[in-house]
Amino acid sequence: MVAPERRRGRPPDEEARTRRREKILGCAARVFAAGGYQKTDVQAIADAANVAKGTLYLYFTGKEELFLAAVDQGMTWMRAAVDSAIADLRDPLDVFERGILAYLRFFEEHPEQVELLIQERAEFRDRKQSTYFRHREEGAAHWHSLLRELLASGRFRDLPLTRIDDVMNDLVYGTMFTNHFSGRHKPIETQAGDILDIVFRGILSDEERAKMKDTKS
Amino acid sequence: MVAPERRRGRPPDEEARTRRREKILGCAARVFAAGGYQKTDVQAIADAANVAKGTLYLYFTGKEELFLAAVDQGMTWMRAAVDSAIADLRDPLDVFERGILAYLRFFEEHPEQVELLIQERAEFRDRKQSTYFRHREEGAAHWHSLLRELLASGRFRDLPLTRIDDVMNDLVYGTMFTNHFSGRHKPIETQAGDILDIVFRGILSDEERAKMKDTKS
Amino acid sequence: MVAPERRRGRPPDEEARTRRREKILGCAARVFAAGGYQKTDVQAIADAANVAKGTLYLYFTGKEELFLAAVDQGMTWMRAAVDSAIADLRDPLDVFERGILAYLRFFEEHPEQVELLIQERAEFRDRKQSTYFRHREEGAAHWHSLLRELLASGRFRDLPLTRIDDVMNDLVYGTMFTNHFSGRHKPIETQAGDILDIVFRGILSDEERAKMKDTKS
Amino acid sequence: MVAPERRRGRPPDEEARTRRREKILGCAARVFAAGGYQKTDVQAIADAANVAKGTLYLYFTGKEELFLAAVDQGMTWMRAAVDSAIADLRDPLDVFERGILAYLRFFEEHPEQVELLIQERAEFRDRKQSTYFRHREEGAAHWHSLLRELLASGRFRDLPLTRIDDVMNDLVYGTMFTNHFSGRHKPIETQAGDILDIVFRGILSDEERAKMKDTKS
DNA sequence: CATGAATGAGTATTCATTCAT
DNA sequence: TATGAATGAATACTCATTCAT
Repeated sequence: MVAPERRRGRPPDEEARTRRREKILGCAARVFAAGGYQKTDVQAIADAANVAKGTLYLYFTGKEELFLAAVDQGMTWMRAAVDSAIADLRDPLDVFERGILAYLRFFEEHPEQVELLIQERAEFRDRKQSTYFRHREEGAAHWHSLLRELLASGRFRDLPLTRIDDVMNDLVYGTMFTNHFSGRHKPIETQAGDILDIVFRGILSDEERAKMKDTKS
Repeated sequence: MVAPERRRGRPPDEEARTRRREKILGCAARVFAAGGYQKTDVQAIADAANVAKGTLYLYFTGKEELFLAAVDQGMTWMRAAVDSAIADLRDPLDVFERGILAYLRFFEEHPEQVELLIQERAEFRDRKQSTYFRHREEGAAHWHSLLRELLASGRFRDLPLTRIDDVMNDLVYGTMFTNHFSGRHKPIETQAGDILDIVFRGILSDEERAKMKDTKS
Repeated sequence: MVAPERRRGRPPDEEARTRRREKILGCAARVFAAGGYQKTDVQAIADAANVAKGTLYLYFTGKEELFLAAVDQGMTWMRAAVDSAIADLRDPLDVFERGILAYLRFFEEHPEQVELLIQERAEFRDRKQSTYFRHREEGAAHWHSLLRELLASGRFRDLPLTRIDDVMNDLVYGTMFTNHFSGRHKPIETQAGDILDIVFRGILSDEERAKMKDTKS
Repeated sequence: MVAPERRRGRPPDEEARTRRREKILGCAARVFAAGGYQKTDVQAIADAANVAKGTLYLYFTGKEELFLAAVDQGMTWMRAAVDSAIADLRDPLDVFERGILAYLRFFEEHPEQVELLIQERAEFRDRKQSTYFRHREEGAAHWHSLLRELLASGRFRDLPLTRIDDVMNDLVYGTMFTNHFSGRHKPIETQAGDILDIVFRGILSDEERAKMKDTKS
């Protein structure tokens, strides 16, 4: 018995399909970010990707899936960027600092991803969970164990983990949005430095701080 | 005795007009927040306000103006809520704390205003400045003089004013969005307390803090 | 028993009402002619007549009646203009000539009436008879007796009355429309002269005319 | 042997496209004529042509272009009808006579084209030149050389060309409109005969004609 | 698989008419 | 009677999706 000849004649070329899919997603991200979800014609994405409109429907079920896939891809890239920035660091405090820097840098360099996040919230508010928060949850374990380590080793003062978690997350989230929405262009390193200075050391003077210590937290 | 200068026809009732305008705006805010700008049918707003569709166009030039007026009204309310919460406080640190609390409380109690902010950004991204940041700028003077007072009196350690300004603004902005988008429902007082604890005193342990002090700020 | 006092207190002032009605009609004619029936807002007519929109409905049942009344008024004026032009003429041939001249002159001086005629046909094509043809019919008796006189007295050659009637009517109708639609501005006297020259004497040369006479008319 | 250059996807069929375009135009002419430009719903045209509303917009930019193209097509047909009627005639006087007959016959047989002419004037009065007069100008050269020939050969008496031109044009134009607007249904041949009888030989009796000859034309 | 012509549901805005004052 | 605020019916055009080739 002979191996099926089809195999020889035509390789499935799954790879080409994947490449095309990613190309479409990249174009979609750009076009959606430039025009907004509603105002963007599917045709405009097809044009940008240099394929026919019908072809898009061979790769995605519709405009919605196309959009959501683009957002998801962006968030995946973001996490990869952060992971890669902290990959070879040893000191947990360095990881903490460089992670924040990498997060802000990614959105600074990919403003279209910020647009996609906002668009997603505006147009698909009814979905259980937004892509951003889903990815945040998926990455939460690493982040929590980092915080736990910093707490356990006594480098952070004794605070509930969720307090640090919430405040830090809200702060970088708000920073990213404000950067984008208000057109602020402070250098990323300065910005990360400002954040860490305040979050690490607080804004109270030593005197005021001492007074407050007596009180119960 | 002089005959009252009765004008011909139906007398215009300025007050009634204003009341009706505000009623329409309130309904518009609710309906837009519930359905999103694009998906909201103008008819739905008319129904909610119990007026005919054509009447809306006697008060607003169109859907867009109606929406933007609703956003603006919301931000005006927000500032009024914060101002009123701090009106009779003496200690600047109290003002600082209660201001943050009032801000968070307003958006907690008026989630539709958060929706409007996000909708505005998504649909009218090309406008010079979003309503939120315009109002933030209008209120900046008060806020800055508060910070200056706290710095001058030595209750805050010696930091650049904009560092505190930026970080605090970004933090409450991110907190508000996260509350709304992720469905987090921490009690507002706890939340404000968590924020202030970290922002006031920092997260580093005393030991780590001492180490860092030697370094450059 | 006393006569009702109301009579004394307020004269019915039918005259004022009529004057106002005519003023409105005049304005309506101008505004309709300028903008076309469909594109003309009732409000624009009210503005032009300096009355409130609602007032129009006290004088006319609606936009349609207002328009048709304006057309009718115009045709009434036209007939009066022609009648007045021929009033004191004795020679029937003079009446014939001056009647045509007066007709063309009226529409030259009142181009808005031409517009109203065309608008009426375009928008109310389903009405039994257009205002123009109704007025033409109403004036037909005079016109026919004029033609009959000219035929009977041997000043016109022996032709069926309707042949002259139709051709003359069609000719001046077509002339009026062409003047207006193509922007032709030949002096009215020249134009009437050209028409009469051809209609009175024909365009064939004497030779060709003679040949044709032998044939059957 | 070379593989036929099969193009990807559905091949464009230029011929089918043209056929469909003309079908749509024909339906549009009928529906517009029946209902008037303003009152005609674009959907009604789509229904009549048995295509979807959106398809109309693949062939025409909008309702206006659709209408104007229908008018233009009609006038093109009219000129073709007249040209074809006189194509093989030798005697210029025959051409003159048969041309007028063909003109009247066309509009008798295509009353919807008369409607379109009137609709165009009513709704698009601001356009530089109406379709009718544009086509008339395009055909003027032939017509003028015909008149010149008849004048030069002495078959018409010595008249200015424009006098004949204007009067004949106005006459047939007025005849066409009157036929349509007043519902007159004289047989076309009779009608053309009546026109030619009067225009050729005039209406004056020989006696009156002689008197007038003494006068200056 | 790829194409793009065809489809038809969906919507902001205008404006003739009404009617409370 | 005069007014003009309120009403709501009416309508061209777009664009996501399908499917014949």
